[in-house]
Amino acid sequence: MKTCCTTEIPRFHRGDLELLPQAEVEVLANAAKALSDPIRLQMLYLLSQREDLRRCGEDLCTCEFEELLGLSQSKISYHLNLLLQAGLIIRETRGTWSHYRLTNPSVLHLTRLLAGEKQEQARSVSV
Amino acid sequence: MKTCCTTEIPRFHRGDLELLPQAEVEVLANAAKALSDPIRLQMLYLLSQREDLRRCGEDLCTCEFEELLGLSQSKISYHLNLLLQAGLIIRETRGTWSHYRLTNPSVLHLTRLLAGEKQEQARSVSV
DNA sequence: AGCTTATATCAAAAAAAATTGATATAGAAG
DNA sequence: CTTCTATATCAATTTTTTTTGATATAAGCT
Repeated sequence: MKTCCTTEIPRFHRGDLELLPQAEVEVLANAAKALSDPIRLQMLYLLSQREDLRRCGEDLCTCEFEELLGLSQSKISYHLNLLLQAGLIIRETRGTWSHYRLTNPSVLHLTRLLAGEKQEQARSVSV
Repeated sequence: MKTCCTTEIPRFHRGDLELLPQAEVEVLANAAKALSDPIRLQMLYLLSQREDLRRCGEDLCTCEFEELLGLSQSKISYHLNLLLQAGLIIRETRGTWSHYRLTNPSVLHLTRLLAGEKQEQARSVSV
C-alpha cells in the first residue's frame, strides 16, 4: 500500500516551497472578507442591477438599501462602510444623502486587489 | 444643487430590485469566507506549487503544512478542515497520514459554487 | 429659529471565528 | 504487545465581527 516517497516523509520542508508575501495575502484575505457576508453580497447585487437600469444615475442611497433589504439604518451603514473600505464601492455625498455606486469598473478593481497591488484608500467624493 | 430624481427619494422601493435567493448568497458568502484568511490562502498557494512540481504526487500532508508554515498541528488541522468543508481541497488518508490536494480543477469548482450550484459535501477518500 | 430627515458613529452586547493546550485514535515500528 | 507518530477533535479562551440602540451632525423644511 506504500506509495512513492513515503519513506522520506515529510517530503517538503521549510523553504522548499514559496510563500506569498505577508502583505499580499492580507490584501487578498481582506478582499475576500468583504465578499464573505450575505448582506454585502446583496448590496453589490442591488448596485449591479441599478447600474444596468441606469435610470437617473447608477447609485443607491443609504435609505434605499434600508428599504430594499429591510434592515436597520445602522446595520446598513455598517456594511456599506465595509464595502467602501474594501474599495468595492464609492460614496458620493449630496446634501444629507449618501449615494453609493460600484467602483467603476469594480471587477477590474477587485482583480487589481487580487493581483496584490497596493490597496487604495477608500475614497469619498463630495459634490 | 438638486439633481434628477431628488423629488422622488427614495427612488427604489422594496421589490423594485431583485435580491439573490437566500441559499445562493449563503453559498457565495461561505466560499468567500474560506478564502478570507491568510493561512488558508498560503495553504492553497502551497498546494498550487505542489501541483506544478508534480514530484511523486500532487499533495501535501498535514505535517508538511505544519513545517512549511511553522504553525501548530491543531491550527493546521483546523484550517485544512475549513478548506475541506468549503470543497476547495480533497483529503486522502493513507495510513496515519492525511494528504490534501486541490479539488481538481479547483477553480472550476469555485466557479460552480459562485454560480450557486448546490454545495457538494466535502469528501474524504480512504485508500 | 425650531423641527425633521438622512446619515455616520459610538459603546455595549451578542455571535462567530480562531487559537491554544489537552486528549483520543489508529496505524507504524520495534 | 508496547511505544511512538500523525492526526483529528474537543473544551476553554481569546479575538474578531456583527448587531443593537443611542447619540451627534448637518442639511432641508416650515
